Amino acid sequence: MVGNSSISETVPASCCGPARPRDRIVTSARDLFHRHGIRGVGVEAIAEAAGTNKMTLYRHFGCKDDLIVECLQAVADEGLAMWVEIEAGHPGDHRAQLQAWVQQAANWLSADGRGCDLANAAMELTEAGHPARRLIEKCKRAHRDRLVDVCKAAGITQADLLADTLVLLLEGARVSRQSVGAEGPSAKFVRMSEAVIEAFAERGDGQRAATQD
Amino acid sequence: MVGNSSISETVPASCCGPARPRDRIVTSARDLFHRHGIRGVGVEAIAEAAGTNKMTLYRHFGCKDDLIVECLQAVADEGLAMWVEIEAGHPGDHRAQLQAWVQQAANWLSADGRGCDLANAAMELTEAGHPARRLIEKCKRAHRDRLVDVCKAAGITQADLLADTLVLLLEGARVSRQSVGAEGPSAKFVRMSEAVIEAFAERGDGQRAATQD
DNA sequence: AGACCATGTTACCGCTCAGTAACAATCGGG
DNA sequence: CCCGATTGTTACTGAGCGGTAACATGGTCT
Repeated sequence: MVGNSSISETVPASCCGPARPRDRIVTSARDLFHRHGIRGVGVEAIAEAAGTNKMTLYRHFGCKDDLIVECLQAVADEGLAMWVEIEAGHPGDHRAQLQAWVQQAANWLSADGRGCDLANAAMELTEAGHPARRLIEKCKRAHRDRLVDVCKAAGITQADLLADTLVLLLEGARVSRQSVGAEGPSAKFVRMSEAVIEAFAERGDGQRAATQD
Repeated sequence: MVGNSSISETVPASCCGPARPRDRIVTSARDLFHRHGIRGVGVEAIAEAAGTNKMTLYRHFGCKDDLIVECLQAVADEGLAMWVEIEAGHPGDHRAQLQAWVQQAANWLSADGRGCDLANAAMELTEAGHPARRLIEKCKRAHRDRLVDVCKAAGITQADLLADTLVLLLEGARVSRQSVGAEGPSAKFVRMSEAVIEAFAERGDGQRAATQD
């Protein structure tokens, strides 16, 4: 458990002015949950990292679970924003969008060794009907469906299978990195993903049977 | 956190005789850790589930961390035993051993939705130098190396890449199952794995370029 | 029988947790 | 300038945690 003392401040006092306490709390909570796990962080530590106190936290979030849901929702929103960015960066070129997704996934992998917040939360929140579980499932499903759409739009016939394969490779890479580090199997994620995409494109792409860019 | 009351007994009183308390404690601890997470189970609950008490637990394990390490070691041992079983089941036929590994992985997937205890522990035990982390890393690395050996023995040239791909697919399937359930991408794990093995065998197998069993 | 050792029982310690009450300070808008 | 809403401060509750002390019980071997 993270003690109340000597927590590396999420909001380093110098810049804790602009945002309202509520936003700072979510920001700090996300950071601490990510680094130490949800069950490894107490609300007091969150409030302190946000430059505020427990009372203010409980005025904005009725209980810790509500704060957890809000944090995970923020993660989900960033996931949606990623898709918007990818589409904006490669309008119409769905094959390039796929490659951009792989690149974005690689960025997540190289960011740190703490895996996906949603997957981690699904592991930690073992209570059957926890409100966060629905959100996690919906978000993961949406991400997968979106990837299917891009694969379909890229002309891949077995779009479902390719998308599911890429999802498992990414999910596996993020969890593997937590166990054996960045030099383990996850180091080859990009190579694997591009090879799989290539294999599916060769097999089931009508209009570009021989080209490969 | 799991309360002290109403825990479904791991050792249902009717059969809590034979094994010594120490073994019952490890068995119960593994089960509870698996189902509720390490941080979600208190030592009192473990002792109660094992049909004994906290004092006896602490006489065998100096602290909770020691018990955690022992439990993870037991998981690692079972992993080794799996390899022995696979080799014994298909002596000399390394391609069949690969298929047996896929089948065993599928069994893990269908067992329950709680993922790999080692990977879960790596997620929960965020403390940098926790004694369990070395064990987890060593075991995961050994599993991967063993898979590489089988791939090599099966005549696959890019054995490293195939083994790493299979590792990521399995790791991803187990974590995905926790988020979106058994009907998600993890449902296609066997199909994906066999397809990947096939692809690597076709590409880099000298003596059986056309056969496919 | 006696000694020993593993186990059971109860009570306790200090700590942290999630969550609350009561009151003081601050700050922006009329 | 003053009112009301937001925030800060302190102290507290009840519970669970990991871990320990002291003592009672039971079996086992000599």
